[in-house]
Amino acid sequence: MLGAFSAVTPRLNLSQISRATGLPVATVFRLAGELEDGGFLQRDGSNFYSLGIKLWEMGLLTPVHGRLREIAMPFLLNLQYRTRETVQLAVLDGLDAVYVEKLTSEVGVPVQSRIGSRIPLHATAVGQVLLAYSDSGLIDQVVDSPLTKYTEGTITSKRTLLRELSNVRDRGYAYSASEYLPGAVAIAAPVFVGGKIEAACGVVNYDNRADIEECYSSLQEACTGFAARLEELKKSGQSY
Amino acid sequence: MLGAFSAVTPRLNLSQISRATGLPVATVFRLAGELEDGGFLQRDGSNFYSLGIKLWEMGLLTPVHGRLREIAMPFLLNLQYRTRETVQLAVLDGLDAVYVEKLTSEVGVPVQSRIGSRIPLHATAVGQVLLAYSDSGLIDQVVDSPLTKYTEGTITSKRTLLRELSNVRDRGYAYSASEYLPGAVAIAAPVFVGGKIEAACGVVNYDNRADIEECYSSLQEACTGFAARLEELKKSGQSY
DNA sequence: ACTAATTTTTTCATTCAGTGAAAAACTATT
DNA sequence: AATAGTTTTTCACTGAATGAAAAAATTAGT
Repeated sequence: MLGAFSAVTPRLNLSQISRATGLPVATVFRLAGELEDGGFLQRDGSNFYSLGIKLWEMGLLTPVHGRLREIAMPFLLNLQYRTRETVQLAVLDGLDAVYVEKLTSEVGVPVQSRIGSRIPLHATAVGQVLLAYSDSGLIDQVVDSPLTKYTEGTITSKRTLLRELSNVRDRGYAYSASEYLPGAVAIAAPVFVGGKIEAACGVVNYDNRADIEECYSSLQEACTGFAARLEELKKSGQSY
Repeated sequence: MLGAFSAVTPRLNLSQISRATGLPVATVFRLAGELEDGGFLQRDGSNFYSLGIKLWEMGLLTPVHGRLREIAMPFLLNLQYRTRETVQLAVLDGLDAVYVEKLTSEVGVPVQSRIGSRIPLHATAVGQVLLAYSDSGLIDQVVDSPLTKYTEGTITSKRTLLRELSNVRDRGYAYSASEYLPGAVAIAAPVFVGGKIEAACGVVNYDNRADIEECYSSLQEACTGFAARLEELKKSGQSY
């Protein structure tokens, strides 16, 4: 039932939930009441339900938030401060990259990709970084899967992608221009903990600012700072 | 079972969950498996469970995130950029203020209060703002409840608190010095939507920087900008 | 103002899905 | 090698969840 709620349908009434889930209204009614009592759903003035504050609170206890985003935040903030570009943090989950945090100081730019969205590994700077330093098993799986073409610049051939991943490893960072969104130019670098890649950090500009690579030193600094902090907390057992 | 996880115990194994909940291990085992399949729990290498990524994703669909924090973010970021102090966003929930967002650029300062924490209405700048502009019913309820004394500066008398709330309304913002945490000096201002207070925005310094009030114009700007954006989205029906 | 359509709420007999005791299979620890 | 603390598997039993049906309330249409 909670699964009926999504980014496009964040508010639903009983019959909508019933239709979405296929459950009889009577059942939905009873369950919705129970979930509301538990704080998993909340009902506004006009009999519409949204996901409740309890879910938000639980989400904050998740490793992806408590262990990553929370620790990363000061570094991301300083990176944003220095570059004034959009800054992003992503992790690998399954065969996708997932945005854990995204900081933009521009108001109301049509949100291309919000926190929690899943983005392809082959067509974004953060994705390529995450992939480049992953197990060869995963790399094989991705390069052999159909590589969706999002723009003219998207890499869709296995050979080219493998070469690009190798470039990334040589350079130490990924550079991507309009491979996913036209006009989006980005660089991204890896965050290593215990020799394994844990996350990727990126800087994006949406106005074809080709000199985005000038942000590299700041990005680099953010990544190593963040990685060092993670190592530190890992050793001290503070972090989980 | 999900309730067994908390900020202090974000990782638990089967028997710990069993002990925490009082459920027999066999039951916990089965349920944990189901929850893991649904993405509500995740198991790391050594049979420890944490809350799963699905909960995080659902938390992001919650109004407190999607409707407030997401829209507020650029304004908070600019405020942080200008002041370089800790910036915070809080809402009223029940008889507490809850931090929805908190931005610090300092690395590793012992986290006094993280996102999601509940803080008293009478002893913090954001709390006082939220309270000052609430229904008189709520104000009565709070001023008549026992006012916990956190520091030497905490307001604990009904009379003083009512006077302070009136000051807040006159000034248009709250000023609080070491009322909750010694050394923490803060100002906070309201965010109004449709004439009703929706959130409070604050700037805090933890080193007794008495001139925090100089941040007021920036804070004011952030609040009105945020409020205007909320109104705008409300009218266009974009926001929920 | 009246009717129709939709949605919310209550009730309750039925049934089947979840429960947890018990025992087995692991995994450390000394 | 013995012990204590875990994680799994199995299964007979039962009570708690289910959803059809009907009533009440709300909304929409003419």
